[in-house]
Amino acid sequence: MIRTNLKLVAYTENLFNSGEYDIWKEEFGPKQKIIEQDHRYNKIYLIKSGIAKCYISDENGKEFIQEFLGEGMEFGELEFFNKGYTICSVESITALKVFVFSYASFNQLLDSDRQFNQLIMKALADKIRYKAPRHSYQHSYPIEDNLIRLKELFPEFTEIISKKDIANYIGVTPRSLNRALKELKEKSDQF
Amino acid sequence: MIRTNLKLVAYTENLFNSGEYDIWKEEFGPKQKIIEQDHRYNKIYLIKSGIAKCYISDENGKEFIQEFLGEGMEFGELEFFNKGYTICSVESITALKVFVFSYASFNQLLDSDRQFNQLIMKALADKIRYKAPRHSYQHSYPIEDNLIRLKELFPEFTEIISKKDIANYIGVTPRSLNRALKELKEKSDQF
DNA sequence: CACTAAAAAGGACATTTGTCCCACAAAGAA
DNA sequence: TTCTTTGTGGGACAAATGTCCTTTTTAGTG
Repeated sequence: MIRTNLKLVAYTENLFNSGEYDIWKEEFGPKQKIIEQDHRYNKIYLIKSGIAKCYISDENGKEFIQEFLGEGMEFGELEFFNKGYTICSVESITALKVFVFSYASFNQLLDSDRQFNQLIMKALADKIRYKAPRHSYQHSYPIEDNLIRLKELFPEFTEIISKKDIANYIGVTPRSLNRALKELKEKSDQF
Repeated sequence: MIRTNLKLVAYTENLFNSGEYDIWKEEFGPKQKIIEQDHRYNKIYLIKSGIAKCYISDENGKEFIQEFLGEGMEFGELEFFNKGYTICSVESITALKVFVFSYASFNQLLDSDRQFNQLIMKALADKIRYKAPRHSYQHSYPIEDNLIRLKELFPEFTEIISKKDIANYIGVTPRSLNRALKELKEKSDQF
């Protein structure tokens, strides 16, 4: 549920420490909007510690959470490749420490550091691999099954992430989420 | 709805014609399964002409279509990057002509041909960018709105793709799709 | 042509989920 | 403390979608 990429963050740490590249650190408090949908930026972020949410919001203000981003997850990189506007907003949930690459340094690294290039390529592929079955499952099964699945994957999710965010992640209303949670509880209380 | 990548197919055509790489052509009839979920392969496909569907099926036989693949779309590449099993099956809809890369040649190209590397990177990023808003929209809006949207994007979709596939793409049952189509028709007949 | 199989359309009913409320508790601000 | 505000929980009903089944249409085959 909260995605991570430990290899990438370790590698970035080394790049940063080498001092050879235009990479720096930034920090954010909780609930700060870091990038906003439909805008242009010229830097790429990589989470060093903390949790953020990446979401799309529509005209009616509905939010749909794409991913919860943990250590080692990058954002802003898609816009680098496509030279377009952001499709998601990213907002910190907890306090956040990030590495930031300028477009120039990111490009330079992709060109000259084959290992970095491979890590980024794999990170992109992972994002695709992860999204596919998740959306498929969410469409095909009732909310309850999705919750059971979440709980197995990430038992403490209710403590860290708000109900509203969980609902937006699963793609249902908070009301429906509540109903499903109650059902689950009643079922487990029988034993 | 049917995704394409004309630059990539043109570039691959050139690579193939150069004869310097381990790239060859294959052909398939309609409705042939080309790769199967949860298997390993050691080649990467790129569509030269025709249309295929990429879908996930679950234990209960439900299919969820991820993408309709047209000219220039590749598949089998995610497994190359992650060294894992396929998460989707791919099946031709029309007759299909494809280029096939051996893993060795694909790897060699990524390493030595910066332009190829960039094209693949961009193709991965495009897949992510495309998926995100689509699933978001499908979750947030009723079937009818989704159909209107599809029709604007791709007016002739009902002629090429079967109702069942369209339903599996939107993530609903054929029955619900029919209902929505009928509603739409009645509404447009009023004018 | 007649026959079969597959795709499409839709009726009737059950279930799930959403909408619109209101109530209550927890956290922060005055 | 008291007063907001925000998150949470849930009742009652409406709407959307699924399930199961039957009928019709279409496409293909001997």
